[in-house]
Amino acid sequence: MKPVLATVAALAGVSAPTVSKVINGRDDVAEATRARVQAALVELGYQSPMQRRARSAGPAMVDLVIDGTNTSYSMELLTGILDCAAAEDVDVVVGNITPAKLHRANHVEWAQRMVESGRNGLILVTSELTRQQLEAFQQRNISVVVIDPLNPPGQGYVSVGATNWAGGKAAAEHLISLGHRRIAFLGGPGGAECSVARLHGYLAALMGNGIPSRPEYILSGDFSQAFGLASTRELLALDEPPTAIFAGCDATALGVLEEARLQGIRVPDDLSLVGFDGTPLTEQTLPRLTSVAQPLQEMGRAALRAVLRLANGDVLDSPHVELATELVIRDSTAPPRA
Amino acid sequence: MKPVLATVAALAGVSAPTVSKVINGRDDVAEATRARVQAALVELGYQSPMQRRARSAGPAMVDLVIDGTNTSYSMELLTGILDCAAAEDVDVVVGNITPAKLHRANHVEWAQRMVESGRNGLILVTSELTRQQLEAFQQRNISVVVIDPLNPPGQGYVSVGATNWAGGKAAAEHLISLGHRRIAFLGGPGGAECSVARLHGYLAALMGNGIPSRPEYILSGDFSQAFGLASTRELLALDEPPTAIFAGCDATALGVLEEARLQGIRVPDDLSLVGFDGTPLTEQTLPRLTSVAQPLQEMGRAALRAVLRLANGDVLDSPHVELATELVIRDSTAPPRA
DNA sequence: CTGAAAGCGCTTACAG
DNA sequence: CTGAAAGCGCTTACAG
Repeated sequence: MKPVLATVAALAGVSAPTVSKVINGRDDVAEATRARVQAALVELGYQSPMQRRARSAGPAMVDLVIDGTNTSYSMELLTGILDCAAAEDVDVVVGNITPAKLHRANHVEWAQRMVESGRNGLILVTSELTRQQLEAFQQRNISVVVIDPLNPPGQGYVSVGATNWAGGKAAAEHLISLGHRRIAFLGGPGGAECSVARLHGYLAALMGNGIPSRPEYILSGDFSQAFGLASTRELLALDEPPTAIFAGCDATALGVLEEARLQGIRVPDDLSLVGFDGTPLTEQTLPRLTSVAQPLQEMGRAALRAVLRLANGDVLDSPHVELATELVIRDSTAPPRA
Repeated sequence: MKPVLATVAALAGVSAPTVSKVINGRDDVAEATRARVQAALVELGYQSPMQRRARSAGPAMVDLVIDGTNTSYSMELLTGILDCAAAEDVDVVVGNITPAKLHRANHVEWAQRMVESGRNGLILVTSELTRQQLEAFQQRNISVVVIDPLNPPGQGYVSVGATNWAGGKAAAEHLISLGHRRIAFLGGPGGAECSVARLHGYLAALMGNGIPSRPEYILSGDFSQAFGLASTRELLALDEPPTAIFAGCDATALGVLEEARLQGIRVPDDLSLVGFDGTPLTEQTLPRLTSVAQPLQEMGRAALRAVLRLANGDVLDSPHVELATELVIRDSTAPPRA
């Protein structure tokens, strides 16, 4: 029934020791033979005793690569993932590989180690993988799901995100409907797909309402509070400062709030502000922050469920899922002063 | 060199199959024999192939049981633990077992599963273990460290905490030195050792300054924001309301702040407030919150390091470590109104 | 309850 | 480069 070394050897037309060598990455195997054995391993779904044990004797294990220091955003995702993990009896493994290590890592070795440790899948948060790196995991039957991928989806991997474009559009339309025409956007890094989508949602709202966009109102940063602070100073020094700011994330919005307070500018009376993420932060600021909420916990749950389904050999409905964002209006937005 | 089944069998004076049965928890072994084998297993530090593999082929694996929804407190601990994990190349496993499941779990089975999955240690956050439960882990060479244990330390397990008594004393002394005499304390559950220590630090400060403690000023809750809100309403309705409140944690302090705002009571002008934990929250409230900071990240790091040292067979300097708390004075405390 | 014997699955050492 | 043979460590089935 279950494939063992001998089964694979028979299918590949070699001896058991040869299969053993391939599995253990020895180099005294001819390339052609190695390829044949690899194919047989994948076809039969061979698992080492370690993996078999891990799958039968214990819960599934999924590795998670997340930047723990990233405040509320990470925390909310993590809460959703752990919530789902507890319900599904799955072990989530963190630590060891950080996003910073990710780029330095040799993905083939890493994937190999995951197999040896009996891991079933991998969840990456805001990371990018090359096609080669992805293949290192796929060839070893390790399913990969990316949350908020930095590069566009559809590169052959499964990803979970939010409707960033729609969220950006909703934020800008809310401000426009209040009467604002001079609206700034504080985005994330230019390479971050989620931030680009928010920017284009914002641009779409402007365009749809016949408002020309101004380059000096569109700034790119790093999703930090410091960026919100610095860019607000910059924006308020313009000859025609904006009457509203749409911050690409709540942390940046916090920086805007701080700089406004320093300059004695009242929010929302003198300046309207919309954040993005909808983290618990939004309820604790004064004024409470109007923000486009991402269903972060749901995204975490969805990612874990997707990984488990992939690991189970199921076919997903779609390789990329976007969960709905929702504009939550609180106290930081008002009509512009006449 | 390394102990295998046969080594253990020889030491225990039995055959290899018998040792195998003991390891696998079969019940067709005489109690006396089982005990002899167990002793030999522990003495030789026997590890299953799974464990040997996990230790040699990959990073150490440590299970972490933490309540992920517990906001900033958990997040800070987690950050410290993951930080240390990345540096030490350790895998931290979360999910699966939640604090709620912990009490329902059969510890012998759980410990067994940990051994089979090659886990080296276990970190528990604010949990309690009975001696029997602890033994289930120790007998299987799984090291256990508890952060902020609910029951008093010294029960044979290793724990990491903060100087809660000193922190409670410092908070109350700060308020007393500002001139306050009517100081309330909003504590955690009566069974929580850390909260009891804070209460007694507070009482020591009162006593040291010749201020009698009043039972109606001392309330017990659940470390929640809701508790801060409700008990502040209660305290302010007294004939002689307190002029200062020492909240047992920052979340509770947030509730105090909220209720004060609802009643139009200004902090710190009309009411002084000190929190406990020193989470990032304290910088985001208005006014910023004076709080006794716990070195939560350091505590997380210390716990992981202790687990690794135990797993490595090292002897610790002390079974319980308390890291220093520090009173951080911000804007929520002032002299009482004359 | 215990252990000699057989077996399982993988790996190693080495002859060709 | 490949595989027959021997070996390793653990487990199972069963006789006593």
